[in-house]
Amino acid sequence: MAAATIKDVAREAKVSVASVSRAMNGGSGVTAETSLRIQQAADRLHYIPHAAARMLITRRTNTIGALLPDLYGEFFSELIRGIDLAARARGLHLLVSSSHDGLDEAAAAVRSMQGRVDGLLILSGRVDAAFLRANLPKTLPVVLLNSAVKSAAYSVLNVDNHAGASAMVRHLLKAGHANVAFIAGPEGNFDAAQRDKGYRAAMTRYAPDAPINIVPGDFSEESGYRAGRELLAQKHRPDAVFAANDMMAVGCLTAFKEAGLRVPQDIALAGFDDIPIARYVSPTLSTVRVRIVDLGRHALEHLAGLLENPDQSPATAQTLGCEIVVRESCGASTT
Amino acid sequence: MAAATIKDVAREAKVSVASVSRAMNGGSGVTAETSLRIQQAADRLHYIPHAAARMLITRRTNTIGALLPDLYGEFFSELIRGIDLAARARGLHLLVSSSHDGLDEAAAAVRSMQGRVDGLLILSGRVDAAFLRANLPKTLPVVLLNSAVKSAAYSVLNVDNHAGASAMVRHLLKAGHANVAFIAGPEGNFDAAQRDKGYRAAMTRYAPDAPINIVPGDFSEESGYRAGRELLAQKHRPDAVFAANDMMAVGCLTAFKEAGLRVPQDIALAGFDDIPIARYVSPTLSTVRVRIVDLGRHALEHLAGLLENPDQSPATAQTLGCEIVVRESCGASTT
DNA sequence: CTGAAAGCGCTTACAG
DNA sequence: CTGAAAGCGCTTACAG
Repeated sequence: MAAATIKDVAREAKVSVASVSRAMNGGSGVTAETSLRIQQAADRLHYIPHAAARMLITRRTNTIGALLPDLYGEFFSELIRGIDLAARARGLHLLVSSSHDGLDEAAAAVRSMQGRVDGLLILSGRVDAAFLRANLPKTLPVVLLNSAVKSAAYSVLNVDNHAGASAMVRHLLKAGHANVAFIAGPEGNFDAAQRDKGYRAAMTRYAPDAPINIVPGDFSEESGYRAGRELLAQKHRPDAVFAANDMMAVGCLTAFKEAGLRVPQDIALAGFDDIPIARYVSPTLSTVRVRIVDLGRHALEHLAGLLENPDQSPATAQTLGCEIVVRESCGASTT
Repeated sequence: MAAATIKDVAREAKVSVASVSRAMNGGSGVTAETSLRIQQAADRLHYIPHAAARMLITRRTNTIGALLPDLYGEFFSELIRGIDLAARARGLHLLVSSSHDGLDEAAAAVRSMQGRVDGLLILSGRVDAAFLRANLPKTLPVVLLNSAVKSAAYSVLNVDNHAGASAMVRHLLKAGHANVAFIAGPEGNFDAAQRDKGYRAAMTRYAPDAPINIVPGDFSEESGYRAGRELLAQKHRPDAVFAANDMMAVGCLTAFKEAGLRVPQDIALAGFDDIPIARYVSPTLSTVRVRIVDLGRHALEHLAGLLENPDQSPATAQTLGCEIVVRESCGASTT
């Protein structure tokens, strides 16, 4: 037995397919009685409208696509959760294409989503305005997450890395650590660059006499370890170290422990991201938390707004705040 | 300018739409020259076949749906990665609906996917055969992940929790810990039940004289802590403790430390899952690892097989192995 | 090899 | 309120 179609329901309820269609879509334009009879017939036949037929005629898929890079565990799942919850609340489906690391892969993914989605959510450090122009019809609503793209044509939703980093540096300074060093993230990474700027801005503003002290890193634990050793080898050891992400902070912590230093008594430490591990290292790691679920949720809601109001020009870049999480490693309680 | 349709391409290439269709689908039934002319016309017009129209006529969506519960970070992202990679390799799209905790929610999600997917991947501790019969057409291929369902009608792919737990218990016994206690997971949880059985089986087989010693837990860190205290209060303290998951092992470790016990010298400890935190607690936690990416990949590939060969009766339950990860906490090196 | 035509399952003006 | 009919963009027998 093949699935029932609108024709079957029409026959069963002894009405035209037009009436069935109306009844199934809210019932306006049909009497309550007719509608009820149709509903019952539909139930009897286990009728479910064919999605593709509907998409074809309405030009609406009720689906949004999410294009994501090869993301690390926690971040990925939180982001999807936020997007998924918001999508479900609005009756939208979610087509996911993740684990992309190359631009070509991303282009293929975006093209293959063509016609299957009403809008697109894109998180990618490498996608720029040129890529979007080349691979997407300008009619497709797009929301960019954590992107450096600055174009009136695309909506952008960013995490306020700058403010988060700045706030943490300020916190460290206020806790009495005069010299705060920074372990940078990978070059070309948008988040890393903004955290770097936040560090510099806070130092310039709140500790104009202290040196800007930046050592390189690449977001890996290993690079944090190397950075830690490098910092310890400096003539004037910093009082506090702010790593551009938690994994580097964890690596750095290992280096400090190996050198026999006590954290935070001898040297303070802070990271960025608030990954689960931050709570389990000892001392527990102070860090900056991003509400990733909210990031996903906001992104989807902004996109949904674009779908409902296509004429509305995309909002200028929006920003989502971070919050400082004070634990043991930054030595705030010792002041 | 609306998107180009097959008609536009036909006109541009001066052929019928039938020929365009053939050319776009591999080109069999058209001369190479005609095909080339059509391709060029299509490129000029930036033609992309309308997905919905194609679905409607071919009855194929080239999409698979994934229904997932409210999963914890790492597991979720790894699973999706495995599914996504395998799907992309086969040119399949991935429609995700996650974060379900109720059966009603799951039912609604599954129904709304109807007609949008060619097959379904379902991970859920609560979905049973009755649910599937009630909410899915029996023609839709389904692969169940980590499920207790035993029905010839559905394919099932499980993690070999039993073998993994059993192997860890055996390892602890071989390392010289005569009395191994077990911290159980939540009642009704499929993984937890299998790990429990694995513990019992290994004890019965390899340490028939030692007592089966099980204390309750619910997979939370907090419950692990309580279990740890409970174990310490026993008349005969166990030599080793095997927790049904890592989070409980971490909680248990805290209880041991508070009591002034050294792990593994005074008491050994092991968990299950190999979450990232396992590497960062001290001592580092021995555990059982599940290759989650492989779980996702295998599931998708099995489902894809079902799609290509619908007549083939679903394979009987398959199982994916685990591996023991020996770190400091189980005291294996001290034997 | 190529094309005209039917049809996939729906929605929506257009009449009545 | 209700129905007949056109049409969304494609694929695929069926002829030629």
